Amino acid sequence: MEKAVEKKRGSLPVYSQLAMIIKEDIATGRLQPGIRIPSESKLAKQYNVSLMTIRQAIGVLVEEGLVKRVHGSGTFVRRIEVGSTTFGLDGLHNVLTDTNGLQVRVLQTNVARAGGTEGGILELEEEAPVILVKRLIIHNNRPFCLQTAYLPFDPRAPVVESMLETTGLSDLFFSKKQHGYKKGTLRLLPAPMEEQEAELLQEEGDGAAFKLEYIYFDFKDKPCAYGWFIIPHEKMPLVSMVGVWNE
Amino acid sequence: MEKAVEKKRGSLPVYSQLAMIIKEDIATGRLQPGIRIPSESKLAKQYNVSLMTIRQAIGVLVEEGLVKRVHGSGTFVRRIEVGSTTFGLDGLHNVLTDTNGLQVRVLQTNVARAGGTEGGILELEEEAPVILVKRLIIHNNRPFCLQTAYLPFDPRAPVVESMLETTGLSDLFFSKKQHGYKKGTLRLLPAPMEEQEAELLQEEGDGAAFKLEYIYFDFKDKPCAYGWFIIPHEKMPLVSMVGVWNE
DNA sequence: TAGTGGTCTAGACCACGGG
DNA sequence: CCGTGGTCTAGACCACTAG
Repeated sequence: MEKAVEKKRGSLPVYSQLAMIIKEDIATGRLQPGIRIPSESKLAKQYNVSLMTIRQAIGVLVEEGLVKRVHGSGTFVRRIEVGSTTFGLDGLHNVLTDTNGLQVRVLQTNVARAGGTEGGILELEEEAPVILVKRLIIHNNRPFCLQTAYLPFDPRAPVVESMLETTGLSDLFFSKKQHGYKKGTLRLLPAPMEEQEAELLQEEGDGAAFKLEYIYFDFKDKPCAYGWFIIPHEKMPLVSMVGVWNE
Repeated sequence: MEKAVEKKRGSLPVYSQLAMIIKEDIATGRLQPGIRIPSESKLAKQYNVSLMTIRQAIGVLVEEGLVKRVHGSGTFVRRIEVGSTTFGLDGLHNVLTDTNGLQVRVLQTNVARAGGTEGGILELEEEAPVILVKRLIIHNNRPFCLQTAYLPFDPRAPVVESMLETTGLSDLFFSKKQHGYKKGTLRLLPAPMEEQEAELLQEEGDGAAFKLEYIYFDFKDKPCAYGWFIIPHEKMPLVSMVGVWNE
């Protein structure tokens, strides 16, 4: 064996080729889960490349979850396990950033007195005014998801109108003028859809949906946006592929 | 400003310090979302470090989702968006690898004729025999989740018994002797708990749960494990923090 | 064409793990 | 102690983007 790497211009980067070679060794079982792969210095000599290059190659495999580096001990082929998986919200991201196919219909908007839940999260005093907005997000002329949003009401900054009027926007929390947020927390929950919600979303499925809850903070660490999305799961498949695919 | 980095032994790595410095600039708004941060070569000169070191520092920020590199153009501070988030199954992983607190109670096991669903997924012929196992996974003496598993039945390899007897195991699909899998797909779904399930799990909540469906493939790309976990969402909080936390 | 990030080298020393 | 991965340097050239 001992395949060689090409260093021609136009070919894939060397580190990338090396990553594929090692990946192939894992896929075929030449390198089995749990065992230690050759050390970086050995691999560097073997393939006649620099150490940094081999490190970068192995870095690719680490990111893909195929191997695990252990300082002072070695690099090991990982066993595939259920728990070591991540799910990304790519589907949601694609929809929310697709300015062409996106429409927003405001279902409800008003200034209310903060209840216990939203008041607590937004760190408001009791009975403080909050803006409540409910919107239906439509993608390619089909209902996609529902949003409920709470914002502290600041009479000096009437963001209400821009919220109301927007029918297509890149950021679904505030208006486009906002700088953004410093940080936030997101929570994913299973949530049975209520009748009214299912109707709005024109859902006929099993009524199971995801609830994506968010709290966002401004640059002064003040919570300034709280709310959630209700998304039928068919609209946002959460799939993750692990191990070696299409070597 | 222009903080200096320490290169003493025992202090944090330089790249790590640099990452924190830049992160701080983002947190305070000195570097605002959307704008370009100074080029790598400029930063290298500014902080009197090597280019590779600055690259590593920025690499940290890229992994954390704070900045985005654009080849030939620059590195930009990212705006926080709902869609660009990932959720990890750390909670589940911790439980399933906690050999001390883990118990498994087999609820049902038998060899059956493959139905349409599992037969199709496992690529079996009609009416081919499959092993069906239902188990209750218990953690720290409390019911944690339910597993349903389908395996192709191979009379030459009687894995049934090892499956049956295991009361604590690192890999919840097969016995410990197995090498592992080459690849797999996982799907996360919202699923209302059925009455019987809620009872087994001693759940009194809203009855909303996650369903984690898996299909695993051996090194010959044959599907060899299909099944799912039913996990009450309180047992597996899916939370993600984005942006700059605890600078 | 100038400036950016992307790849790569051939060294060096440090920090950790296990025998 | 030795071998491992982790950090770091001071260069080099390539590939891409934008003015």
